[in-house]
Amino acid sequence: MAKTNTRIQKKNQAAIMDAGLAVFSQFGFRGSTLDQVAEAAGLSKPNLLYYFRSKDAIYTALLAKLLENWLEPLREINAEGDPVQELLGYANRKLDMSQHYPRESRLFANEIIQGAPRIADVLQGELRGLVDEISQVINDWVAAGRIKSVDPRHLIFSIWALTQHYADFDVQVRAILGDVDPFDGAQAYLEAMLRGLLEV
Amino acid sequence: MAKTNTRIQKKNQAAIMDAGLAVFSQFGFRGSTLDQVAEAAGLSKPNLLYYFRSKDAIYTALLAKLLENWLEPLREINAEGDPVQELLGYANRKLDMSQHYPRESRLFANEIIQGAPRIADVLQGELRGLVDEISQVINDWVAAGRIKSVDPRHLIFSIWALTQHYADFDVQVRAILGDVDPFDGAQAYLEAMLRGLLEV
DNA sequence: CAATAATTTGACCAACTGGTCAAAGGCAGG
DNA sequence: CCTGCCTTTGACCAGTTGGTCAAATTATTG
Repeated sequence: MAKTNTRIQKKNQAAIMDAGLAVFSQFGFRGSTLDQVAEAAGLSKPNLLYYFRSKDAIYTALLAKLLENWLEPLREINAEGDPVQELLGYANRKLDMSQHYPRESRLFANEIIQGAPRIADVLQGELRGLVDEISQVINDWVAAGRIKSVDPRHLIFSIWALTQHYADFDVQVRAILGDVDPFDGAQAYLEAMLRGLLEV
Repeated sequence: MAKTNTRIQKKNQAAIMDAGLAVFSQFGFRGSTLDQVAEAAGLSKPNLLYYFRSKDAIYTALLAKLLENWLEPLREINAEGDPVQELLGYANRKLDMSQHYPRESRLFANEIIQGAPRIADVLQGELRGLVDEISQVINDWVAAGRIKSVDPRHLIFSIWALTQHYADFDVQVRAILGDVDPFDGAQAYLEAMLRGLLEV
């Protein structure tokens, strides 16, 4: 019922989402134009608006899809596992996302920098709730003496900041590293940083 | 000669720069309008264009002014000082900037995320040169056994990422922390992180 | 293959955008 | 108080923007 049917619809909607991701992630919502998105999708503007009723609808759909995947890695942290391994695993998953989905990272960054007008409720609701849960787990690990004492929320911030930095500030990172691949060194550095901070 | 004279000029130019900073840092260059800037500056649009010849001129002036201050803290790292203290000091200076000049941080972030079209040369030139110098200093510290072995460039990235995160992702940080002031915990966390990573 | 539904498009529109300009208003020194 | 310069503004313009619509084109199905 609610399912979108024809294959041509699926194809074009996917093309629009991909084009929208490319354009919005670079210029932000207000800085992007429907003509840009339409051209990137290989459609005429009216045709694009046949599939999405407005510019806002494309952007909102992109954000919604993004948020699904964005919160996922956090949920995979296992309270029963080895603390350092669990946190390293999380950091690596985030780093992989920065490497393989940098546009998603930049789309998110653009939205947050501009005050997160459309996802403030998600941040204060679902995201905050998730972080509260994981923070409790981390606090338990600290209390059990399995990792050094650390503020769990700032620990999470630092993983976010560092991993997303490689996607969001890609052009700066590459300007400084030259031909060296950023993600090789990043993985090793991230692990050393977390081990130094956490291992008892 | 080249000096801008009257006090009313100084006042209005300052007002425009401040307004431009507020607007551009939130919406990016393309997402901002001259009307927004004019209103924030308390001037009419033609009056604003009496002081700056174009939208681009305001933005470029802001970026130029920003870059001056942006590279400064890096230059203050002293090769003769105590390694850990020097790096902690640098991190604290950057954190102070995030706390007291978040708009500048967001302006910079917007520019970089969007591919740094206007400052790519600065990144590849002045910034890269500076980072190369500091990296040499850090490598020497490592070689002398004064800090643990670490990739200097990724170390610098991590300081940038973490400190700027508190400015650029302010709304997310506050959504998660609630009433807790981010910068209290941030300072302590940053220090613990760097000590764990660096101290032999 | 006809008829119906889905898709695509050219032409168009009102609102907004960056920017111009001539004229008016304000302010200093003589 | 008057002359000349600095400042401010209302009216305006051409290009862009998000969005509409009727008509044309292309699938799909009985």
